[in-house]
Amino acid sequence: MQKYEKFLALDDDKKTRIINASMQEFLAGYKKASTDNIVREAKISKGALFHYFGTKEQLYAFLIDYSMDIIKCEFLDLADDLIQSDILQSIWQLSLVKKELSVRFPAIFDFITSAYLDGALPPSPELEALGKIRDSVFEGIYTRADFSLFREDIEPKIIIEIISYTMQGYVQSVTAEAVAGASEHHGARVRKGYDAYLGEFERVLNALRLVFYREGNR
Amino acid sequence: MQKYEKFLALDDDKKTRIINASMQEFLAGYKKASTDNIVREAKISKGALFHYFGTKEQLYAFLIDYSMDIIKCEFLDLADDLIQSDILQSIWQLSLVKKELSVRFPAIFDFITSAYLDGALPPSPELEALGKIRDSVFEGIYTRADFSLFREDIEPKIIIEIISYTMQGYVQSVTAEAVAGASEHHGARVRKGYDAYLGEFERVLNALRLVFYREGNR
DNA sequence: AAACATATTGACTAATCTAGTCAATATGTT
DNA sequence: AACATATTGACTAGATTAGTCAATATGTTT
Repeated sequence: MQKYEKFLALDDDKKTRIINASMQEFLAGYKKASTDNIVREAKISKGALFHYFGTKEQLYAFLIDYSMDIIKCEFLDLADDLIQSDILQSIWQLSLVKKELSVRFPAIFDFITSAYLDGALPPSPELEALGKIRDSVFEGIYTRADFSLFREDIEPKIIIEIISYTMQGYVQSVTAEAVAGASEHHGARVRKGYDAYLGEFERVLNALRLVFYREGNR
Repeated sequence: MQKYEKFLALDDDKKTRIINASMQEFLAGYKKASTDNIVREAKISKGALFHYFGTKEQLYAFLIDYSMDIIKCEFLDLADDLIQSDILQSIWQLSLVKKELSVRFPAIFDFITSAYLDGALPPSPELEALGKIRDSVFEGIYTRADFSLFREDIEPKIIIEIISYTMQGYVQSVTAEAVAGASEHHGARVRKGYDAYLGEFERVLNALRLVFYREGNR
């Protein structure tokens, strides 16, 4: 990626500002994104942006590459290590990782999704691969899941779906909480607090274990 | 709403085309929405749109009003009648209603959310009320829910959360399926099919009943 | 300190896009 | 045929666009 060496040589704070401002702006679609808005939000000059990236299209392409790399390295690959036979633990671990990523790059998952759907740029093989990769993570979880932990009178598929949806819902809450907390200037607003979620989640986890696992495996 | 009589006098097909094209375009935010894109998508002339609505701002205001009315009349009020003591049935009924609405106006819920977050227009009391209304629906469900149906060794709050998230996840799948199915020209694409979801959902519903309800109430 | 190299700025531009207009046409009604 | 209304799309003045570039700031080497 020596093409973007000028940008990559910047200090982390500036890089993050530019990346987040750009991702946020590109959520509206490639065409509707305005470089003027990006530089205003990132607090850099117009000239600087084009000095780093050359064109708007190259900036967009960079963001896609960069997001894919990050998601791949810091989410998917990491996920691979985390997967255990206990599906509840696996999905929860995955959720925490996703939350961490969303604190650093609040729009990264939305950006990749939007880029995937946009089609303003010729579909890159990398983008195409995303859908399959995401599936493969869950496939990894499921194929390694130890179904014998589950009770027998409900189809494993159903159990997994209920667990997945519940986790998914929780992750959304926790992520929203974490993102809000990270960008917050600690006004008097009333919020639930991240730790409260963690505690509550543990009780949810216990409930799921209680109702879906066999007696001996709870 | 006599202000928009010219528009309201149109035949349903044209009205729907204009509403859906507009909602879709306004998803990007009030400023970024282009009336040129709207008329192109809705297949009407530029002049016609401004004949109906006067200005872009009035179109936006109309859409907010109209969406709120529809959601209120065809979702929230209807929901009020559907609510039973059996929370599983309540949430599922609600989901079906939401799905029906999403078939007619695929972007209506996203549009209202985006309008709520946008802040391009002065915050109308109606928009402000939305958040509370939405909460009140679920409040209605929960306050009327018969907790005595549940098993005693898990907090009702946890049970309700798991059920809610599961339903929510399923509604999302079903809605996506219904929207895709409605706009589909029946190519050779492989899809799960709406009925398959219904059948699968019934099994999920049974599973939830089995694990969360007391023995006598299953 | 002087000379050089590179990073950053923001005013500037030509091209495009914007909301909104309006004379012309189409459609329907009496 | 005379009138009323619905609809069109070319048109405009002003805003926004991606991208440029001379000028300035910052840092490094001699």
